[in-house]
Amino acid sequence: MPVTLKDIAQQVGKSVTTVSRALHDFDDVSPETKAEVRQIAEELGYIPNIHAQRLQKQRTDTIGFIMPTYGPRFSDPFFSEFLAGIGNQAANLGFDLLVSTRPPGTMELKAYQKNVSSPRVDGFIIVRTRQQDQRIKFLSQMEIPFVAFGRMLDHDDYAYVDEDGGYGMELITCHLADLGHKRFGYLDAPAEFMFGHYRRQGFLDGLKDNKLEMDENLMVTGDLTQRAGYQLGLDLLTMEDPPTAIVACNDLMALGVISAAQQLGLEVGNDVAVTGFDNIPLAEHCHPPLTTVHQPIYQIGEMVCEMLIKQIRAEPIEQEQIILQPSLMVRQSSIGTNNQTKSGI
Amino acid sequence: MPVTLKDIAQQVGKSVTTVSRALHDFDDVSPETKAEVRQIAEELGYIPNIHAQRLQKQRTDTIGFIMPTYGPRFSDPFFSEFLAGIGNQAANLGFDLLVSTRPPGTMELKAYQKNVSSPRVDGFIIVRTRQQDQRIKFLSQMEIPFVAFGRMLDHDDYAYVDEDGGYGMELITCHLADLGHKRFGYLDAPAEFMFGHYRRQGFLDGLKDNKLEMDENLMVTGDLTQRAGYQLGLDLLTMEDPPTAIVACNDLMALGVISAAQQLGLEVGNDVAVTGFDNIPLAEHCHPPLTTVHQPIYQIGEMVCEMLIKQIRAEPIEQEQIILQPSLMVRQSSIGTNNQTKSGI
DNA sequence: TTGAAAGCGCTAACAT
DNA sequence: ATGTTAGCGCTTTCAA
Repeated sequence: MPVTLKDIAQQVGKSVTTVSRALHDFDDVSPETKAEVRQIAEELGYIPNIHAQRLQKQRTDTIGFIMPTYGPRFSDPFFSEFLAGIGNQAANLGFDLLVSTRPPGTMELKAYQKNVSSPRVDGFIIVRTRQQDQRIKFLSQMEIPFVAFGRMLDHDDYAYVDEDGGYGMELITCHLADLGHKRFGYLDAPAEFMFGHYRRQGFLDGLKDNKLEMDENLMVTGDLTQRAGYQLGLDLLTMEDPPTAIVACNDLMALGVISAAQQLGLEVGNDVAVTGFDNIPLAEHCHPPLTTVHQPIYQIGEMVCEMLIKQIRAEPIEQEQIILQPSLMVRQSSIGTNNQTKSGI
Repeated sequence: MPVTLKDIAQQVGKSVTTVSRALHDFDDVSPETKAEVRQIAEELGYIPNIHAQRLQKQRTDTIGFIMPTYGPRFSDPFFSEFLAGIGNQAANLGFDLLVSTRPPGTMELKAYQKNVSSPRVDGFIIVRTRQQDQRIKFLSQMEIPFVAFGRMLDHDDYAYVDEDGGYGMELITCHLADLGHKRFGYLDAPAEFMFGHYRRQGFLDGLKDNKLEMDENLMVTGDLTQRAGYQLGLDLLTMEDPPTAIVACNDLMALGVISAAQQLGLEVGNDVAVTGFDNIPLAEHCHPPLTTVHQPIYQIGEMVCEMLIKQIRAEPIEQEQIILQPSLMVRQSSIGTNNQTKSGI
């Protein structure tokens, strides 16, 4: 049987009201009463009933995160790290985290609606913004608090954090151009993802900066998995006039390309350059280590969470829209080895 | 302003009670009333207040999942897939999923306590069982519903799903012994993890099956990351009498070992055999593809979630303790290539 | 400094 | 077939 305010009130010989105020440290309660109430509450192991509190306060102190999932084999290192970021920050700030999983579409939107109307959550964190993002349209229109990881093209009056993927990709492209590459392959993301759009644009801008042309046949699209990267890598590298550098819009696909190249007997970094984007932990310790752009996912999770909670609490926010400047991580997958390691141990 | 039963009652001209019963399809409400109530509820967009319901029903219809996280760079593919499994199943069965993140320890235990006392959740899903698992002790003792992914040695009267990691590792070891390997390296998990214990035991059993000895110097421990695998792989392979086969207790470390071997100019599969455990999606499309044991994480997530909800609902359960038989995935990292690919495209 | 009373929105026991 | 009443545990006026 859970301990209630009533139980404490009986023990102390005061009213429920007084006990409630004592526990909240109101200043119209005598110090003696406060001390006694606190002591008894402690002894009894009192924990407030959260539903009674929420029903009364009309607030949930909970944020919602609806993970867009596709098939069952859903293993994206992005999500665990991001989740750790928002989870830790939410705990710091005294919020709960309610997680749902839905494939993008109608049911997903319904989940947003239901979670806020019930009301299970006070606001949402959105990830992987999409073209014509229904989630953002809906939440904006209903004036429901939310913060997104990612921008949109046609809509800019909402809170977000994003990395400047265009700039990051420009860095990569210029890096490869500096190495003398002229013929590029590009592994694009499905068109719906905004991050793919910015990264692709940055890549094309990078080419333009260097007065290079893109062969449209070398621009291919994959579902962001290593499997897709592997397949597309094979496709590109077995063309009659293959690219000398392959730029993937994320690390997972880049790793697939590396496998494909090695499968074909090519030495990545020397025979063909491969680059990724995200700097997932795997990127550093694969072989060869992957040249990529760092994206601080954990920190972005923390930032987004904090911004959302401030928004919910109607606290002032320094900056509602944050674009992080990325940094390039140059590793052997683009610059190759100087053959020291090749020559032997 | 959210729509309440009262609003509907006013519109329909009936009492709140009747409306409630109509919406719950009780048979002591006239069909006409039901129809009218439903229609108005629909029009008004009525969604029940979850806190009022939960306060009244003394149930939360929510399950808790407290992710054990360590440092910030927490990127374990295990968690996103597992989360998708429990998330989807919970949604199917009408339950919410409350996620917290805590490093193992006292605060973690407090989180269990608080979440169930508030009461935010009806029960928990536990992952990565540990030696002397405080979580399991606590929940068992308090008779709080929970289901674990993983067994324990000293405690067996709780519900769990686990894969027979010992058997899986025996399969791997025998496979390698069949290939003629006699000198093995082993990358162990930190001692606290039960899964590491079973897998190590299976490995040693496998050696015994084949009348092989283990050189204790080749038994090393890592933190399950690719980085650790890389470092330990370098250590093992640069010994004066290095192992010819390296068995890692998880895929991530095995991938690190592969990188280390390649860094040293060795051809994995031919010069040295490397194996993993888990069959994460990466295992199939790395180079060379990784020999490993499949672990159906998504399905385990579903199973564990369903078992927990049955337990909460006090429904009969077919089997309270499930051990899955694993299957071996033989790939090139152990058997090598027939040099067709090496010879050219 | 404290308490009585009302109410958050819902369900359920008990009338009628 | 429907309504009245009470109560889940808490917070918050308003009085005393």
